[in-house]
Amino acid sequence: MATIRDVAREAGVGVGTVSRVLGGGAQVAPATRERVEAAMARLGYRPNTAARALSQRRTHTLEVVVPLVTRHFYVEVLRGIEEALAGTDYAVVIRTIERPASRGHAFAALGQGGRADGVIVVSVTPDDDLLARLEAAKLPAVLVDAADLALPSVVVDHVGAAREATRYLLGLGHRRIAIADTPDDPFTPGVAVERQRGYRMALAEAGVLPRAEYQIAAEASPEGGAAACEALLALPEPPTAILACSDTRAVGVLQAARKLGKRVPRDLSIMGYGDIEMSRHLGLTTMRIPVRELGQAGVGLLLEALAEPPAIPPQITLEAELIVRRTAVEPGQAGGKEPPWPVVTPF
Amino acid sequence: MATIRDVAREAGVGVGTVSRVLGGGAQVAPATRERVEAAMARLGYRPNTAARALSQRRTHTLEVVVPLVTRHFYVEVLRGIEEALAGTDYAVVIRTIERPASRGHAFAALGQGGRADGVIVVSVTPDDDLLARLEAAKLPAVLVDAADLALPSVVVDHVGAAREATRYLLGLGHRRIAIADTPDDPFTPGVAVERQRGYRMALAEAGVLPRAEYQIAAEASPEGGAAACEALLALPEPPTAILACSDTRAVGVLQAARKLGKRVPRDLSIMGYGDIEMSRHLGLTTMRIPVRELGQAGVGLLLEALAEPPAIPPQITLEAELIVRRTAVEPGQAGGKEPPWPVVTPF
DNA sequence: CTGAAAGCGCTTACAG
DNA sequence: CTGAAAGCGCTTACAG
Repeated sequence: MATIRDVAREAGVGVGTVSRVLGGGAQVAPATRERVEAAMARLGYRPNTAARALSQRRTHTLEVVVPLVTRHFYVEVLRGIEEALAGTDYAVVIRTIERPASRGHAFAALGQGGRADGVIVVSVTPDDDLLARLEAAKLPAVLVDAADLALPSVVVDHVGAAREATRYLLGLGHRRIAIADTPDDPFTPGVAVERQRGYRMALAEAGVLPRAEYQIAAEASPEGGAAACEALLALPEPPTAILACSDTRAVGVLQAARKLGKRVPRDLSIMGYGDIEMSRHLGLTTMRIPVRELGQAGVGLLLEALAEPPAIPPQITLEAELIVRRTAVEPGQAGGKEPPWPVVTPF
Repeated sequence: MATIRDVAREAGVGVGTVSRVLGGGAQVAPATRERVEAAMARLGYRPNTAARALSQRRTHTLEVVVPLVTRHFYVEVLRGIEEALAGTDYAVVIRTIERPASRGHAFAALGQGGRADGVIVVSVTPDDDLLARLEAAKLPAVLVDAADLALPSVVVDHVGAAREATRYLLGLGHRRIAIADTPDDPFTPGVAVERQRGYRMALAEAGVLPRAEYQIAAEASPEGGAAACEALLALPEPPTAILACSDTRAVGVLQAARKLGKRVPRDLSIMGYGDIEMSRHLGLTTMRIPVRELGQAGVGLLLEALAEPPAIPPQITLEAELIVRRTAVEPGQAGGKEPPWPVVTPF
């Protein structure tokens, strides 16, 4: 590999000059610049990243910390991050943390040895210890899908999303609306709570009393959704609509409803949450959560912080969008219409 | 940030000694080692990655080059790579190349400035120029989902996969079997050709003559699958089974069949290819392609090459697996049985 | 506008 | 087993 000295010799200049044309900004005589560039081309010269990082104290690398959980959600966030970084000269290194328990351990290594210029933490609400460490390391950081006033943060408005979903169901005429969600999410404990608040707000606005038995725990899988659906339909007064708090759960709800002989949406309306790709094909009515946008916005905030540390860390909230498809209609007893095609029930 | 000099001073030793305890292997007196480790802990010392890379000429970073196409396939390969790297001290930087046209450009930067110790190239068959460049840069490289005898490579046996799928349909009693595939894949042009070869081999083994009109081009999307299905069913002698060469296409085939009033699988058997997550929920009979395993095997080969450059580059072939679900049965006219649950048709 | 030199924070023969 | 020194390949004041 050719080094900067080889280029300098080849071009008949000092290494400092080569470095200056490399940097771009500095003042170099046009003729000199051309000679140097020609020499670089001739030698196939590539600046050494490590040497550069060492003397610049900048790695041109961003670190993103994500839970290992290989869920669609994190993949989408990463996509958003990559998209936003496409135009820049930043590389990204991804660090996954296994379980919440190992957080302390994982974060001990954050920005380890100046491996990164900044860090994007996904779906982890930092504790005081982590905040102190980031501060001490002077490592610019942003939070994605989690928030703290001390750090630039970008979140989704889950209260608003669940509220809008519930409102939509209410608007259709449903009064017996159930919600199936995680009782507690290990990474972002607040989210399920927020959704349930949105759900209750919408009910309250419509003057509908919330029922404890309609708020049911469901694991984040088709199986979890199916179990919740079965329990719900076994109730003396089963709901006429179920808001599954992930599209994955909604698939299970659809399955279980089918097995129990229910016609969707005529006998039971179902809404998902997230709008994953499959949902379009299934005709699932759902809330689109701007996940990719989370990643993009996170990069935006980090780049800004890198350029100039903000006096007060900006807090961004992204709104969800209602996607009307075919799994939710007026309740059957209120004269529900069949959609043009029978709704599909996976099994 | 504390440096190695701070640690040396704190421990009352030379920096060389600190470096030796850092390295692990070297001979250091136990007492000295303890003093140094205590000093490191007290100072919260983290070795600087860039400095280390510069003097060691090793970055502890692997580069993976993937097409930008944000398909499920690449995400899965990346997962496999990350899984395989979990136990090691390697970080990975991901570089995406946009279009085949920009390959030259993208590869010009390969292993740029020693940013990586080795590279995993996904779904790109290298041309002579790239091979020469890798050789010149002495950059260990492996190919994943592409092969070249000059480089360690890992591929999926697509001939065998399509052959097994076709055999399965033949075994069920089908004789009019169509295949819907990409005419040409911009990244790995060979794959579709291989599948078609496997398809024809199976037909030949069964003494069934291949028909040109049953080999149809279909874009890699539900829409592409739907169009192909419509064209196929409009034939004077429509097929009784369709092998869609991706599960995504199979979804479209399912849709179109439904729209045309066909009952699946009674009137038409459908097989997918890939086994994406949705397929389980749809009950789609398909071939499971070991995509994650591609990534894992690629890492294995690269790590081996890093440890000791192989005399002859190993070539690994991964086999697909038949996943029997509910969309393929005996042809209707041969007394096809309904599955316990009607097959689901997304729309 | 440009060269010479110091320095970034490590590692690694070389002595001892 | 350990210290002092050179060197990895850049960047960046400092002079000129």
